[in-house]
Amino acid sequence: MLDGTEQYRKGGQPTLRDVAERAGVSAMTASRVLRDDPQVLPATRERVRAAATALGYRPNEVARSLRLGRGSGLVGLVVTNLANPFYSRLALGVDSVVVKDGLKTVIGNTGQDLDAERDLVADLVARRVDGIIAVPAGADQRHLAAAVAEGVPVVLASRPPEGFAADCVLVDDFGGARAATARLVERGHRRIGFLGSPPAVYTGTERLRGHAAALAAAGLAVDDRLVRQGQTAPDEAARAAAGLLALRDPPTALFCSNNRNTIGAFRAIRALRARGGADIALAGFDDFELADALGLPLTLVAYDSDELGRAAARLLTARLNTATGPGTATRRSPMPPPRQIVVPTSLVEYGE
Amino acid sequence: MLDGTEQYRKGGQPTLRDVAERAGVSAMTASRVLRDDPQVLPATRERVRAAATALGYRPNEVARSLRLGRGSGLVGLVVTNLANPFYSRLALGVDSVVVKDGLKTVIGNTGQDLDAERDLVADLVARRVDGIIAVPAGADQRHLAAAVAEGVPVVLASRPPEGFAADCVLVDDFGGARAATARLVERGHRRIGFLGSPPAVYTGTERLRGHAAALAAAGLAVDDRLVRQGQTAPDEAARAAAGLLALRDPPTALFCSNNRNTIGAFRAIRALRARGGADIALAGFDDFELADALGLPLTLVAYDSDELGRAAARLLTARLNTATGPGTATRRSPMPPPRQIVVPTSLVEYGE
DNA sequence: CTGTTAGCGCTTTCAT
DNA sequence: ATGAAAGCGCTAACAG
Repeated sequence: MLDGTEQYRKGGQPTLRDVAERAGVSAMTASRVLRDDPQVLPATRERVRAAATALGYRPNEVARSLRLGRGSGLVGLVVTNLANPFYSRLALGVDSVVVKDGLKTVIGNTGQDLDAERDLVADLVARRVDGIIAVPAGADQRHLAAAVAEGVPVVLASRPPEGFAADCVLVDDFGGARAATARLVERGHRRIGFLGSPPAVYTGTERLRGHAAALAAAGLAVDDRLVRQGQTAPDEAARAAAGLLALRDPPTALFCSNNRNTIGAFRAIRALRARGGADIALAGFDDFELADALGLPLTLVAYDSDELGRAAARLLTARLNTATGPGTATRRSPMPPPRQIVVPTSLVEYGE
Repeated sequence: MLDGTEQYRKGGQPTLRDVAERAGVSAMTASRVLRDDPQVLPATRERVRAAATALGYRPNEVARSLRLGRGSGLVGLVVTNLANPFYSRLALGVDSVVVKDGLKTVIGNTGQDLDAERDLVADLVARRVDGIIAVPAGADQRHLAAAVAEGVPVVLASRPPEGFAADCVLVDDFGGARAATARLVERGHRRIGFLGSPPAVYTGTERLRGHAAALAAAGLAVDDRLVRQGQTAPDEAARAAAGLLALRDPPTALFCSNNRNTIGAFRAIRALRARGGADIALAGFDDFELADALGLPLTLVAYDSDELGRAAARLLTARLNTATGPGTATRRSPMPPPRQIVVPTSLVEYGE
């Protein structure tokens, strides 16, 4: 049973010891060679290298990170819906930056479920991720605060931390929304409807604030009957928009706080137009593919969502490089103060 | 230095031993309690539980999986471009299934770079992922074959394995493309252009085959001058389409092998129409959001891309449950034969 | 330059 | 019902 082929113990992948034995050295020396430690005789080095390739050896990163006391080399990404292009671009941006530090991104899709988000974060912490980048679904962020307390750096994207200190990357929600609504006002609109996400979503309320500010600047007030919050999918948004357009005194323009609502509103407007109804102006937050092809003038608040992810990842890696090892910073240095980055927006006009 | 507060050794997260000490038991007992081993006195159990919550203890999954000899509880997902909705939906489908088995998804975005893909797969293997779901960018799949040889189950999505045995989930590329082209033929088109991905991409050539089959069934031959392969982004596709439409004897219809090409072709057709040119019929593989809103009749080959991911994940988890532990199956049982699943397609018509 | 010892945090024996 | 010892695969820290 214990014959020469014991290198395939368990039929699994070869270990460092297998390599060492085959090369006739100690595990330590093999380890040194494979990590390019210079303190090894060239001849030995070659032997070890040969043994490693012959066996198809791959260092076990799990054992490695356990020994090194570091995290797992993973960054947890917590989002509500990866199918939304906004989140998938964010994910791409995050990943593109963290890979450069030898880290990988673990996706956590919560589907708007707060309990799922809580469990997810707990699990990521248990997995010893090096950090978490999150776009929390709701206003309750205690689970994220807990992660920070346990020494896992958290960076928030597109929402600010609530009740704890953390880095964050925001979009200029207020400014973008104000600019878009101002544009509608410039064009003579006085009754402008608002369609947005549930009030618990930070960006939604912030964009509503910007919308209101633009109205106020023009001496107009927000008419509550023209505000519909709570739609997260295009079909809900279409119904909400249709509701506004069916009012006795309907708005002449709509501003939507995100791409889901804009697309829904577009459908409602097009349907109305098809029935010979009035032309309704449309503006919205978030640029999206084919926005130029809808056959309707459209004003969109654009920003670089890849950059949002990249910036978040940069904040995270910066923090990781400041404080090596979980929890180190909480004791050694007083942990650098949280940083906040705001990604600018611009207005894009798409023609008929 | 070694005073009573040693439970915060390293200032990191508390360990099992910290919990055990606080509860006045051995690490072993603590471990048992936390894994719900019944063999523990209720009183002890309570004490341990209390200590754990007091300390905010979280089992270290890294140490756990090292000890258990299992993988890391991660599934690697290898795709070329997460920003493409096709891939992000796939990712979502994969994740939705694997989380149910307590696994998480690690994303690996290769950006079409073959070397990056090779490195990525090697890294995933080193991280001891429990399995890999991949949509390889090119025809060379030796790195995936190597992963399989090392005992890491691989499932291919949307391309079949080339030169090794693995589970895979395919779309009915041939049938879908044939049906779409047949539809164009039915409508009287005789000169139909083809726009597709680089020839190295399996789906592209398979869809071209389906296209050709439909032409052949109508007694038509593929005119090589009407075939443009190699476009991966909409703007490249738009140029390629414009090229076809500018021929002396231009096609009267275009069939595109994926959503990027369809969108590019749409732009070219719209531009031509805006200049008073002929109306060109358009068909394409992949459904996409707003396809109904382009103001052009459009025939699309639709399929459930979430389901593609879910099916791939199901194949993977099935295999993981068959063979617990890396490499086990290669010895114990002869490893169940690879399975192949084909996701059906349907034709969708979008009106003017 | 190379090897030995020890231990990361956890769990599987095998005692008690 | 509980504990002691050993070890998963790897690598710092010290020998030699």
